[in-house]
Amino acid sequence: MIKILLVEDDDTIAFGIRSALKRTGFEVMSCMSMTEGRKMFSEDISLVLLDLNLPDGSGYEFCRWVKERRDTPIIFLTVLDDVADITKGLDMGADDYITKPFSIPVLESRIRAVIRRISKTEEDILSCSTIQMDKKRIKVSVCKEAISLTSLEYRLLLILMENKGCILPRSLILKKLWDDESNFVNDNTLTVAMKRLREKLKDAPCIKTVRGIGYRMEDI
Amino acid sequence: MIKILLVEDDDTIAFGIRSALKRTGFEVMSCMSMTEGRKMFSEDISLVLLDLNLPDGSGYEFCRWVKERRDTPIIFLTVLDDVADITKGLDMGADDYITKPFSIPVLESRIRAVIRRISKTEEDILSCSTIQMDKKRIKVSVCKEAISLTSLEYRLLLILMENKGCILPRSLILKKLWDDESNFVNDNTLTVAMKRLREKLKDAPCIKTVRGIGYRMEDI
DNA sequence: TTCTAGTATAATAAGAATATGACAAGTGTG
DNA sequence: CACACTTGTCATATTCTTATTATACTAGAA
Repeated sequence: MIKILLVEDDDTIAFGIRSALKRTGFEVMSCMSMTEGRKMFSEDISLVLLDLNLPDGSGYEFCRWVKERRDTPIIFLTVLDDVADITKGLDMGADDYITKPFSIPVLESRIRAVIRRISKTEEDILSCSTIQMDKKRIKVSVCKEAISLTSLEYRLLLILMENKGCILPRSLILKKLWDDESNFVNDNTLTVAMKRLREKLKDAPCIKTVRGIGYRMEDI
Repeated sequence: MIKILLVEDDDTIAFGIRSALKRTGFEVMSCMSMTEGRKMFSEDISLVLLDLNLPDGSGYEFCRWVKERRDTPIIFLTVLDDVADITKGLDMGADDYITKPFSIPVLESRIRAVIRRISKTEEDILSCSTIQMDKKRIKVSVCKEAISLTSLEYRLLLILMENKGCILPRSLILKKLWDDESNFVNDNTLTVAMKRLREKLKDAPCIKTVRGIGYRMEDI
């Protein structure tokens, strides 16, 4: 099931999109402000439909916020046909935009196009030696035995597995996990989180420490 | 250099796009029909800009022809604002489309967005004889076998490989690696670091000592 | 050849980076 | 409220990089 997050403050438009997309078979979560959007955003959202004008800030802001965290595709919904605005949005990492008013078939077509682009590279089940991660179900198993991870542990593991083979600098992980524009956590917090994750993974030797840089996940 | 293939039969439009994109720094090959397009298409083309109405067939046909061969991204240029047409193009695998008339900044922005999407998966790899260095993953391999370097060793190798062929004076390397505006290290520290790096590179003879000056990295 | 500055090597030690264990604050649940 | 659970922080232990020291080697000049 493809989950779509709709951030749109116009109730009528939101309702129309929501019902049409649900009929087509998408799962739609919708909200009316950036603040709510931040709360509702999660890893299992496949795509964000984003209004440019939000009551509590510009859609650009939300776009940046999302792209700093994940590479979730974003389609802007905008009444502005302004060249500068469209350019800005796309350069910021948005994947597409649609000018209101638009027809539902066009919207759906665009959504499919964007989804297709990412689904080419994306895999729902990540694995690394004995560790398997089902992104859809948010489930992790070690040696085919399910283990239960906390939210933090899951997100940490996800970052590692999605970048299997790469060294992830501590600073990058810290940013991805804790940079809520306010929260500075102790540098050691990551170390502790990593220790806890490793424990739950039964100290499988996949997560290597790269002293002075960060961590790397690798097969065997 | 990013190569773009433009298939557009309207001379005026083609000229405008060509000159604008060239100014921006793209390499543009252009042609006016599908037949020519097929001849000019090759692997090193990063993106196709494709008019919907071609003298010898519909752009859709060319789109399908391309997608059957490679996954080169395609952006449609179209005067039609027709819902059905847009939908058809995107569902056929096109990556984006722009409705004429469009402004050059918008076009460039779209191009960049599409390019960015594919270049994400591309890697920048430095290599010198059997040594390969993946800057993105912070990974080094010798004879296709991964080796693990410490932070210092990695930075040292990076300096050498980024200046392959040049003699790097000891003083310069010292400065680059240790000049924290405070820290002066023993001159021999570099020598020792170099020895350890060479060891890990299995004493591949790429790093030459230039007595009295410094070191040079070179192929074979 | 001999001498010497420049470089290599080996071994050691200092200290930074990371791991660990324990505790506390916060949250949600019955 | 008691309880379980998550997560951040502190204090301490451990590990590993890397700077240094001491010594050996080497190329090139005299």
